[in-house]
Amino acid sequence: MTLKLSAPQFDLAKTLNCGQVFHWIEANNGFYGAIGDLPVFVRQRGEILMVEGEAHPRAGSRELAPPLERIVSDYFALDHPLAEICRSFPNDEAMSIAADYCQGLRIIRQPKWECLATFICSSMKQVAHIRQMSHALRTRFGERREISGEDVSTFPTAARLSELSERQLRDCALGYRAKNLLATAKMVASEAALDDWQELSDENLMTKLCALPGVGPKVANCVMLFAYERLRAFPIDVWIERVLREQYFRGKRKPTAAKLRAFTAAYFGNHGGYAQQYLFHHARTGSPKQPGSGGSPNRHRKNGDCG
DNA sequence: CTCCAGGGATGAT
DNA sequence: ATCATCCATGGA
Repeated sequence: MTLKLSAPQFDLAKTLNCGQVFHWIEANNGFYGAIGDLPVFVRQRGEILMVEGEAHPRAGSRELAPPLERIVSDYFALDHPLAEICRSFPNDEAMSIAADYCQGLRIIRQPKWECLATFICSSMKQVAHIRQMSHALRTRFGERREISGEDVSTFPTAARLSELSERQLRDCALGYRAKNLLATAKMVASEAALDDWQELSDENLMTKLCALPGVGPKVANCVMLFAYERLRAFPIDVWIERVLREQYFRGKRKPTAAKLRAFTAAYFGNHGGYAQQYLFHHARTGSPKQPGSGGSPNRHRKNGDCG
């Protein structure tokens, strides 16, 4: 069946290509992927999202499945008030340019385990490579589903990964991350435990996450932002650190990690995670000069704000 | 505080 | 075909 969903102030391609999620495959003018266990094919036509997918309860499940519409709009966070979020950003030039460039980019609500596992894999890796690791884990150890004639795979559960050998994970090109992912899968064991952390304060959640092997402040902040909807979380990687140094610490000597944390928490406020993602996405793909690979030079910028 | 292992894609030579 | 670059975590 095809669901048509109204999705104003939403840019599907930016949202799926900005480095917050790594398994969606772009083809046939849309994206194939899975929202948790549910395989879907999503296309955007103007302000309409067209979704192929069937939110049937799985065999053996007795629970009533939420309607497809709710699953999709929850996942893509279509309820986030983007205009209001943008208005809460600090008023400086770098931020304004980034916000303008990233109109319609939303921080999505990812399933907790797959988000955590994927970001453990992300350490020291570039987007292209993270996609390959995610794909290998899914096709080898997840469950294969079909949507619109294409195969997509779900992300393997923590229980499933915990029974594998480090060797099997290394064969997915995880390198030293295999050990960390395996250890974390064993510690997490049941994914319900991750759901229980939803109620924790930001600080306590950060502590819990950082106790897992392969999770430091950067990965923990990504998981808090992309899976726990902590919109203040501000992950600092080399890209965003470069932006901060150039825009906000110009001419000063290299700020310490603690200084950067204190500054970002105070300066970017309640939606710092959105601000971070916009600055990050603009730095990676919108800026004319950049190191290494990362993105294509693209100077296009339209006027107008997020509203 | 500093130094460095780690692995594979990607761009440069 | 080789070489340099990208990079978070954790341990010395």
